[in-house]
Amino acid sequence: MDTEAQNQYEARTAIIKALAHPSRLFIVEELQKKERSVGELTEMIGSDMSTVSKHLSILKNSGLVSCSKQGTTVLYSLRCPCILDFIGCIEDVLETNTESQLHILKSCRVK
Amino acid sequence: MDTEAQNQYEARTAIIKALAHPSRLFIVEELQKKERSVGELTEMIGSDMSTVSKHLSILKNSGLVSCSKQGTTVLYSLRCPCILDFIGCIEDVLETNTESQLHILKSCRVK
DNA sequence: CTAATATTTGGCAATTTGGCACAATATAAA
DNA sequence: TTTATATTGTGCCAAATTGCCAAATATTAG
Repeated sequence: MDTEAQNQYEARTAIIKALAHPSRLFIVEELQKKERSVGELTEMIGSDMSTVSKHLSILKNSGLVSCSKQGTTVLYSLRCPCILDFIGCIEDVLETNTESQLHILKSCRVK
Repeated sequence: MDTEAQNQYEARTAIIKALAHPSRLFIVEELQKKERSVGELTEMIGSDMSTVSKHLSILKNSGLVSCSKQGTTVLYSLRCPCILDFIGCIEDVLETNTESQLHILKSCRVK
């Protein structure tokens, strides 16, 4: 892997990393439904508002999310709707995992 | 977010985290083409074999990848082909990011 | 059995990440 | 201007991640 390829992988990884946290994944899925303020998301998630704000800034820096100010409140919205497909794939993997664990379990019972 | 929802988000996040590293993303894309041994991947990536082996075990634990032993060599292969869509989405985000940066750049020049 | 090859594991230091409390900023209302 | 509300930035600490080296394991060949 040369330096250029390395950079490309790092650029993509940065976006994936932004999604790789429970609160941030929740936020992305929630914003799929409708735009939300920091306060609303904070209440749904249940951690400190400064923490949620930080998560939002990570999502914003990655380009997954954008925001607009309405008075004192900041409304965040999803910038890229294709995340839907992505999450579908993750669920496929989870399902496959569960199936193979079931399979292993069954073969244990037989013995 | 109750505990159950929390667990679901963590389960999905675990899979996303597995993808959130340049070397691991490279491996997944490479395995899309054909199965590969640890040695082959190590040579392509250019880091220590123990490091690559650890990355592979993370991918395996997440369920994204599976392996089979052929003599002394271990062949890894991709378990879930839908990763293609996912990577497509990431590239869309990158493209959108670049476009808006260009836009900003242009508006700066005008001033 | 011994040697050689392929891979995994354990240990350790360096870096990064996550979350809280508190301070700082911004905007609107009184 | 003062106050209240919404959000962001800072400092700090605990926990997780990364990567290398050396040691352990497994498999085949001699």
